Amino acid sequence: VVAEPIGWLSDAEQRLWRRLLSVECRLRERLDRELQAGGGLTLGEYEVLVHLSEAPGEALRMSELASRLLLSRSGLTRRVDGLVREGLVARRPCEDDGRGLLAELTPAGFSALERAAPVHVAGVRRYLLDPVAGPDGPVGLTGLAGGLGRIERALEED
Amino acid sequence: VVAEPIGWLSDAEQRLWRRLLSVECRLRERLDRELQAGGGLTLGEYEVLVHLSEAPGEALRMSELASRLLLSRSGLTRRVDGLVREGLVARRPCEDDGRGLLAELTPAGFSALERAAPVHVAGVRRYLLDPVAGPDGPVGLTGLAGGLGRIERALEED
DNA sequence: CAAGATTGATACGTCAATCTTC
DNA sequence: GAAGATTGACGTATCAATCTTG
Repeated sequence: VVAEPIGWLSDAEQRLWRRLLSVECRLRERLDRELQAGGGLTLGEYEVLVHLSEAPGEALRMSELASRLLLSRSGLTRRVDGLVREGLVARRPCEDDGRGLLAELTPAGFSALERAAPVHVAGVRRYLLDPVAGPDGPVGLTGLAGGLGRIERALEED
Repeated sequence: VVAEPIGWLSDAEQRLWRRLLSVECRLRERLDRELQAGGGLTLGEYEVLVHLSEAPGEALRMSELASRLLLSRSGLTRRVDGLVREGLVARRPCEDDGRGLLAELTPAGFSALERAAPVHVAGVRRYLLDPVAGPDGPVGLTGLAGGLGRIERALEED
């Protein structure tokens, strides 16, 4: 290994960093387009529906939903606004806390999710899971998951 | 391994997919903030300067730069507008093609890059390279790079 | 006053249309 | 006419300020 000047990245290091950005960007773009074409939903909208469908009562507090989606509160408010307009989500006051609101999956929202899910899942398999599991055994799968996990921990240690 | 209903993802599969999105998002966010605090540049602006600094003559065609940055042409026009206003980049007509424009790094742009680079590089090392290289040997590094490479190929095969 | 949610102002990206040059 | 670059219209995110309730 050739030493690099302090404060700069080697070619290999720079490639890894850029590849992480570019892969995530292209993958998200691809899945977003396929989902819009096949299911009529944005990837962002789809993710709201998925999280609601996984929650008890198919409803979540706005705040909680925002943090699960890595979205600001105002960002979620606006995303949910759109879904409410389309009738896929409904807002309902929170029983035990008058300040809170629940976002709730409507029957139409559940139908939209059922229609979109196969499209999304096929994309995730095709572009992420299958290639990473690979023909040479699932080496890539644990490698990828492990690497991402280490980064996650480093970010959380702050 | 437990079989999953056709058209859905297992927990582990879903975790991998979500982890990829979340790690990229949080990492980009962190590096963007550190760069703005320490270097006065957006991560997006920084990336323009880096690519220009690597190019022969420290200049690139708008079109070429856009594709390297995974940005639309109009998106790049606007990003460069900002950098021109700040005096970090200049536009220059293209010698051999009257339609083309070159974005060129100015001396002020080079200085800004020199000031910002150590901040950025430290962040990439701290949150990406060091954790992934790990204390248990660089297993994670090749694993991560390999996994990302496989996804890249799958996306390019269309 | 602190926390949950929304709104206004703003930043930054895309697509479609346009202008200029090949 | 096709390609390079820009512009206009728009979508969608953030931050700071606001309103409501605990």
